[in-house]
Amino acid sequence: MDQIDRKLLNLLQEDASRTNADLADAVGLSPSSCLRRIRRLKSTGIIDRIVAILRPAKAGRGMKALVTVELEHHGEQQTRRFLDLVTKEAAVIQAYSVSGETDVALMLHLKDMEAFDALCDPLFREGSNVARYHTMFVIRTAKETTAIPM
Amino acid sequence: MDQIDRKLLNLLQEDASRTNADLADAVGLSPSSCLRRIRRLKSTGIIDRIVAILRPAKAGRGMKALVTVELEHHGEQQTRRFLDLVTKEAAVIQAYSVSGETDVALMLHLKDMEAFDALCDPLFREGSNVARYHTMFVIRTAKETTAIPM
DNA sequence: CTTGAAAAAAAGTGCCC
DNA sequence: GGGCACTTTTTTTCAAG
Repeated sequence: MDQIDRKLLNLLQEDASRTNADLADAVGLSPSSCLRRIRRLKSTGIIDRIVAILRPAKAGRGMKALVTVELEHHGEQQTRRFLDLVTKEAAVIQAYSVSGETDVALMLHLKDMEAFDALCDPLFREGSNVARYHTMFVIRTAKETTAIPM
Repeated sequence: MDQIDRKLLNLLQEDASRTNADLADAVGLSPSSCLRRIRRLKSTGIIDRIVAILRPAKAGRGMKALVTVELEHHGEQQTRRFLDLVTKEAAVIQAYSVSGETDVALMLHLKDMEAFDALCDPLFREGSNVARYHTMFVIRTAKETTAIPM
């Protein structure tokens, strides 16, 4: 993991559709060496995957909400059950168990308020172990990156 | 935007390194038709970009924190100034202005607690317009996807 | 153990139907 | 949407530092 590897990771996190020849040129390496490095970065697992990122607005998910959840029963078993429940929902993009008063934090990508309403029923209804939940609707997205600068 | 386009988008959101021939086969189309569709999806803008996703733990960012911020002055101008400030920080992966008591919500990807400490100074110090902030450290990541199922 | 050049294989591209 | 010839890119091979 040297300077060149880090530069490759930065470039690939910006745009993974660049050709190997381009990347090689950008870091000043021959295509074959460059390819070997990228393969190694993939096999090492530091590169997890190559994916297409959609524009939420154009994919019919223009609405985002951040939900913090306080559970009724905080046990390991019961926290896991709730996480399993939320994880299955397509609208749940991120789900974390967190420290503090809040037990679980969720990021939701939704079509509209109706979709939010429909999602609340299965997740937060009686019997799903939720004591309280608090919703913050996203007004403006100032930054939303997948890149970790190296 | 028909059933085939949606399937292509789902496949590409899972793994964008698949070859066009593979994708064509998966949706039951000829490679040339398939390529035409993918080009259209890119030019339409529904596919925003193709990126490499790193494993945070292996990239030296094993720690995550969700921070909610209440500003002192809630004006448009002053909110924007704070967002501009946080947006510049590499550790800030997501930054939103949100509804409710909280004005801004941040997702941080950090190396360790020391990095968190170092980040708090520039962001939340006197004069940066922050009245209160509340940090939730991520204990477990139950789900963290970039995919919007179509 | 890593690099670079060139050949071979595979994939992407554009034009035609 | 499909088929085919053409171009580009990726991948392997192999010799050299």
